[in-house]
Amino acid sequence: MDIKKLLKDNLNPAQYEAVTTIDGPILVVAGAGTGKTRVIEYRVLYLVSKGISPQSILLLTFTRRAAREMLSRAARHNKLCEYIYGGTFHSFGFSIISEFATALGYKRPISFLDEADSEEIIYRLAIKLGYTEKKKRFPTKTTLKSVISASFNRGESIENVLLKDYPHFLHLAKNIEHLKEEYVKYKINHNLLDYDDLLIYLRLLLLKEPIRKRLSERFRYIMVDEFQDTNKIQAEIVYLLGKEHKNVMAVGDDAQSIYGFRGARYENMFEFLDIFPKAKIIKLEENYRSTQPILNLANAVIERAKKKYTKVLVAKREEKEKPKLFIFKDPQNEAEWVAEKIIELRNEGIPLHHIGVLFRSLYLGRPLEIALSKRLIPYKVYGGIRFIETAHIKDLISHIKIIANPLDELAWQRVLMLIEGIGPKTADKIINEIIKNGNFKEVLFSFSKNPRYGIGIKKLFEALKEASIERLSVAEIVSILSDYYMPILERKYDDYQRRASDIESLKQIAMGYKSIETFLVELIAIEPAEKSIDDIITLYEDEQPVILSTIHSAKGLEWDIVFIIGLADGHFPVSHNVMSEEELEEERRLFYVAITRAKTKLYLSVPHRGYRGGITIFNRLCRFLDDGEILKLLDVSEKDYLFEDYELAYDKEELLRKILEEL
DNA sequence: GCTTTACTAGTTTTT
DNA sequence: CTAGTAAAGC
Repeated sequence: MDIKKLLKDNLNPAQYEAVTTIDGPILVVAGAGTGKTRVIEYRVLYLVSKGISPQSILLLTFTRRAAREMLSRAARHNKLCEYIYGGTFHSFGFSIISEFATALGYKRPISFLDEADSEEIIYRLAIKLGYTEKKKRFPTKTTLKSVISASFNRGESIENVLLKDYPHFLHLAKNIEHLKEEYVKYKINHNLLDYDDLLIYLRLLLLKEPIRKRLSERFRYIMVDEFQDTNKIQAEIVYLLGKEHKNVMAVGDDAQSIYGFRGARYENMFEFLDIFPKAKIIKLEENYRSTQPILNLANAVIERAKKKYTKVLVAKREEKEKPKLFIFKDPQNEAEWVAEKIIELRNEGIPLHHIGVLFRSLYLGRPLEIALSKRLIPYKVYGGIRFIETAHIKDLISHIKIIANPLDELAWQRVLMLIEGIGPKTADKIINEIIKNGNFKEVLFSFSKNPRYGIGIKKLFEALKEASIERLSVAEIVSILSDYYMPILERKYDDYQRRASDIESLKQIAMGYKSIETFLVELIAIEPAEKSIDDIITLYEDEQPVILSTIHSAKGLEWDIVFIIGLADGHFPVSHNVMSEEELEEERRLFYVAITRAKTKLYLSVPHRGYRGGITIFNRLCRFLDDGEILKLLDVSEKDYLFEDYELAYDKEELLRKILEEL
């Protein structure tokens, strides 16, 4: 098949140029819906078709799902594309660090700390240092972790981070600075890595010339998607890798930068041109996704930003229907209406998975979840806590961690506290014994005589003994431990059946691993989510679900019909973020991202009444919409969607009879 | 008196 | 879901 013809048939001139320029740096400024995914997909294909080895191509994306999608689409034309390394900076960091662990002085296997683990360790160190004893308020463990993390990701001192994000803790700068040092020391001494380390250590490796040379020679063609949401370390990693060959393509859109809170800097887009002065700039402005009325709204919203963005999107699609704005009585009304509308659309023949409902924060989607469940409409929520961070999965993983490392204090803590009659004090006591003795079996056995919790300890003892028999497969270990955990799960959670199916998923994933250490590290560090977990948890086999998503998680996605709900000022933009101009601007870009997800129809809605802290408040429309000129771009209507006017379905006597009959 | 358990309020976005 | 607090249990 003639590759040039394939490209010509599928790409516009700007896209074609981006795809076929393979030597030297390029910056592709790609507005929403302008086909940047297509550019990456075909560029991958073009490189491979020119005989470039797939192993020398590196594709860095924002989520692993994005990489997988692009590569599998390219692979439809040429199988070789499957062998390209594609993933997030974090997963790339993970694989390089694993390869060079010894160069960093780390022993393999390395243990990996998830977010909660790192918070816990930091807080324990703070206690040890006596920082929490003072009468004055000390930050929570979440705050401590986020300050330390921000300091790494933004390359700023603790003092600067505090000044900007937590000025009321500024007086603690010295303490937290010290804590940061202690935390790093702790991780190095205990052979531990956290998420930030995946970037930090990758950069450190690249700062050693021989290693950098080797990696730079290996990855001769580098592509980075969503460049506007990379942070300082990530940009530096790209520059270091591309230093010699300069074959780097960065794709991004400064108007879609929405991860500032995580250290992302859209300035990286401009800095790219300083680092690579000869970079070719290609702008994609023809929008293939949305209709013109939808783009008119998107353009008007972003035009009112303080900072000027250069692109104006022009639609290729000509439909005339304006986006609609509905004002509802309260969030329940809003949810009921959206649910009914979704049914209506489904009856018109639109598949559910072509519909997306977006919101600023997860709680805004809750009423809709209820409304959809009531109507038995399958849905899936994007965003929120990850699979491995749900309580029941963390519980089971902690048991597995003990098998991998019998001296893992954090894991023991969690495991012991699950036993009835054991709280933090008793758990500490037992853990101290285990650390001192070194043989957990002996210790557990001695505690199994306690009248309060002895029986529970005995069961745990049996399960751990069985699971630590040599030569068991990972799947067998997981299975033994989950058999032990199941009764605990049932006792602890009302919705244990749903959670039990997650446990089954974990067993499935375990089957793919040969060593328990790799299983644990990969599960936590690079969560094989997109592949296995997402595919395994298919609750509704007959019908693809409608997607409910935070706007952040909707990045890069599109739907035929999009609802954006909860457009009340204070909820969106979030009230914390209206004080500083910088944060408010990011909220505006977030709204822009939400609007540009829609292909054909866009429904905006706001509940008039809301509740906060027990009192009813009346909402104002989201400030990005509350503007005469913008409202002109919308069809506005008020809906009082009530169910009170249903005919009386049961009278009191009948109701009583029915209920008793059911018993 | 020490520990565990039960309850309640408030909740931004995430690799 | 978790931090903080009140109540219950040994």
